[in-house]
Amino acid sequence: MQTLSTEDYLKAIYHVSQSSSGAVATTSIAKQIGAKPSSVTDMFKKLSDQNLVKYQKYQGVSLTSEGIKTALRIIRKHRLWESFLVSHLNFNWDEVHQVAEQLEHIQSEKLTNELERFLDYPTHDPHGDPIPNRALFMKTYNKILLTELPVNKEGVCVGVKDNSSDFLRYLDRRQIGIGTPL
Amino acid sequence: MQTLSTEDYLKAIYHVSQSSSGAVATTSIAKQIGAKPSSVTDMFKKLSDQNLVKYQKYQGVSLTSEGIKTALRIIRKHRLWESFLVSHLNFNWDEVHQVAEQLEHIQSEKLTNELERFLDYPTHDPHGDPIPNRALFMKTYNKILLTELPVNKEGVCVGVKDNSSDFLRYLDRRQIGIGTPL
DNA sequence: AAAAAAATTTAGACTTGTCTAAATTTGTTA
DNA sequence: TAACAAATTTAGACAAGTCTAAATTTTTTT
Repeated sequence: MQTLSTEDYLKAIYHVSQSSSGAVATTSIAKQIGAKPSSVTDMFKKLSDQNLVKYQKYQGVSLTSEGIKTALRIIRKHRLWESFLVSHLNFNWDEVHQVAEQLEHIQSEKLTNELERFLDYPTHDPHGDPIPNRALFMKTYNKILLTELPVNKEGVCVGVKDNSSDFLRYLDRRQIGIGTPL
Repeated sequence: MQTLSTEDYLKAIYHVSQSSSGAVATTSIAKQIGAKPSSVTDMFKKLSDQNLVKYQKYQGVSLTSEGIKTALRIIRKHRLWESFLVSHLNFNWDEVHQVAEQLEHIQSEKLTNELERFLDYPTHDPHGDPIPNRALFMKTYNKILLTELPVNKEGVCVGVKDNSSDFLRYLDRRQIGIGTPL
């Protein structure tokens, strides 16, 4: 059983490790979490004691398979809740994140699985990010940045990299959403 | 902004004060929360500093109007979530409590109000307890215990006093639910 | 109303997660 | 490769919430 804080760290480590290769540095997690590097070091030790990360002094961390599973369980909940908020509770896709950050920590397998069923087993959240299924498996497909799409070549918007409210509202004004052909 | 712990205490004080008169004793909250009386004393002081309770040494506490409002906001969320779990996520009325204890702490006015709308402004939760509306007002009606209902007199089951899973499952077997004429 | 019992509070300690400041290690550059 | 810069860790402190054990107050009993 994890605390709120350890869950936040595992999720942060997962996300940082996705967007870079090799071990995850103390400083990058400090930035992500909004804590001082010394606090991050302390937490790395605790996570290591629980076998959720592999940690070597001065060398950063990497998630163990148990750590990955825990991170994916949180991400699964986060994205399911975001989907629910948008599809049934009139939230805009730029409003959901803050609330989902809280809801992702609710502990109840039944709740998560029933929510998934209620939403009819969605595969992607409102930002186009894939939702891990019950077995924590998710499909990722080839994505390129719009700036790298050759002129006159076609594509479909499947997600956004920048989740700031400002940018998401800009896309709304331009009527660009998930699934929009470009 | 309250912490998880202060919210739990305010809710406990509210409930105990409903089922008895006068100030709420340290020990009764200790039992309700599952903490030692000395811990409760500490928390009473903190709540008093925030003007959420009136506290006099050795004399117990009573909620201030601000304390009552905070408690009702939590109870509102708790009962809305219980309703949602039963009506849309296939939970039984004896399973909801534990999960609602977590969900009641989620901080988002929009979430609470949209959930209420989505459920079509329910007035009572699955146990028959009234749900405070947005203005924190709730209707309570005359209730008597079934053991006090005169023989041959009719009534309608509007709620249960004992929320233990065992008792709730017993009622299910007897096909007794909210609204059942007795 | 004095003694005994029960309830409550105080004092001091512990845990978790955080911080600052200082020390250490790693990496980078000249 | 020596010196500097950047990253990381250690040491010691703090706040929140809890605990145990001892002291105090209130309540009950005789």
